Amino acid sequence: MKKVTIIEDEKNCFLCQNCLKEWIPAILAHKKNYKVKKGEVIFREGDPVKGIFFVKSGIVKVHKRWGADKELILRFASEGLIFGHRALGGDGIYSISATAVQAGVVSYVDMEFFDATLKVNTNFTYDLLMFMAQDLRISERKMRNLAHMPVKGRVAEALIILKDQFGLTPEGFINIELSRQDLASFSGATYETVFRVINELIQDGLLVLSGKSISIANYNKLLKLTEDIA
Amino acid sequence: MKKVTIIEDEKNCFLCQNCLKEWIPAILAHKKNYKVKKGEVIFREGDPVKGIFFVKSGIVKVHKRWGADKELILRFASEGLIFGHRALGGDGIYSISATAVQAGVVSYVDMEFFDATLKVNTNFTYDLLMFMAQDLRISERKMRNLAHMPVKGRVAEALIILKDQFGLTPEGFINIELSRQDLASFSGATYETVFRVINELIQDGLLVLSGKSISIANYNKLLKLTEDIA
DNA sequence: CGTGGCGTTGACCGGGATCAAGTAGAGTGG
DNA sequence: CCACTCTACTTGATCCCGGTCAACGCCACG
Repeated sequence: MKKVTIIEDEKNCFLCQNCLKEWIPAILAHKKNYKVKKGEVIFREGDPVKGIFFVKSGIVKVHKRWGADKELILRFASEGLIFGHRALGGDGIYSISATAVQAGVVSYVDMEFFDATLKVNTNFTYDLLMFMAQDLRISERKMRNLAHMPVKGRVAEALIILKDQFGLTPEGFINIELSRQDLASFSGATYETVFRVINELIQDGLLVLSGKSISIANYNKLLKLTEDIA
Repeated sequence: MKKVTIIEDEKNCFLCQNCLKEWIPAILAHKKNYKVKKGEVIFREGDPVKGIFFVKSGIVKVHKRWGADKELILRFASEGLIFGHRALGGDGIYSISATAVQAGVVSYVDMEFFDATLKVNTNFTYDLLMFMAQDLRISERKMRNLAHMPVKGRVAEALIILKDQFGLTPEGFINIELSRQDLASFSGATYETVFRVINELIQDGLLVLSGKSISIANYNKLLKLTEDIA
């Protein structure tokens, strides 16, 4: 587990970034870093809540299961982002799971300390509130999409979200390695359907593939698929 | 517009309830009350954000449109609850609509004042944070349901939520008057489908109707429909 | 060389949306 | 008091999107 400097943390971590300068040393003293392997489960739905996490590096998917073999990916937490914060004020049980989709390091502070921080450090609480309001808007949009938007639009929107969050490689591909299964779970559809839809999008010239990597060839047309012009 | 006493507000209003005693007079001085008629639109998706609302009496639905004639009801705000708070830290445009489904009175504070309150009154900010974490958990459960749960389960869950939120009349019926259309939008399904599903549930002895009023005859079986036992 | 995971594709089918039409009340005007 | 309209409820017929199942190819890895 590599040692990190305060400066590095300030840059990367949602907690430090939004926190008063004077508090950062105290937080760093409490934060623990864990290395996570690709596919490693960080916590699971139903587990007792221990604390709050931040992504230092790598990518973490936040997901919710249905039955034995179905899941919905709610969001991806990338560098600097908080996750596990939905546990705040809950019943002490995680309502979602978190799994690394790309190896990295996650930071962790125990719930007690985090809660104390919230109560004292009002700046941070305020910023977290804004962040969660944003989360809520995204969730609600996604809810509506799941209820009314056809799969093609949902896949299009998923790709746009991924592009916005992870950016592009120098070659113009969406800068995340994601299994088709995960893309399907993120779109709220099945593996096979997403596969077919992606093929359609390629036929229509909106996407280009290179191996597993996806490139958006026609952003505007893709965006149009996510609209509700009836 | 009837005059309200401080005491009444303290009891009913999310803002006052979670606020420091010393702040309540200042808040009351800023709060405006509006009478709303059944079906009256309080604000609409796309409108510029003016402020934050609280339900003093009546019931307000928070909903999101799709195309010309489809919507998804995200939640109902009943007495004491806040709504419009998703606008916090956003782009200044409401991402959802709010409409009264039962006549009543809503309180309103302008965004500037509300924001100032948040920054100063840390207790309230903390409580609101907890409230929004709860909102988020509910949203995410609903997202998963829309993605994976069949309509029958969604209707069952919708009815359970309504029962929990609004309670029962002395006769044992869910204490809210809701059009089938609204129930459908809340379940994320069409009018006709919800109608058929309710009939099935009556056939199976899980529900009893009396006019438009719905009574849950077998709570445990209804609850079982919302589970994911594969 | 088998074996297991993932990608790929076709065939099938069923839940639920859509369309269409009929009924029942609740107001409204003559 | 009756006809008329309008909206909400009710129900059947049809259709199609997308989920399910099954099979095969491919490649990595033990």
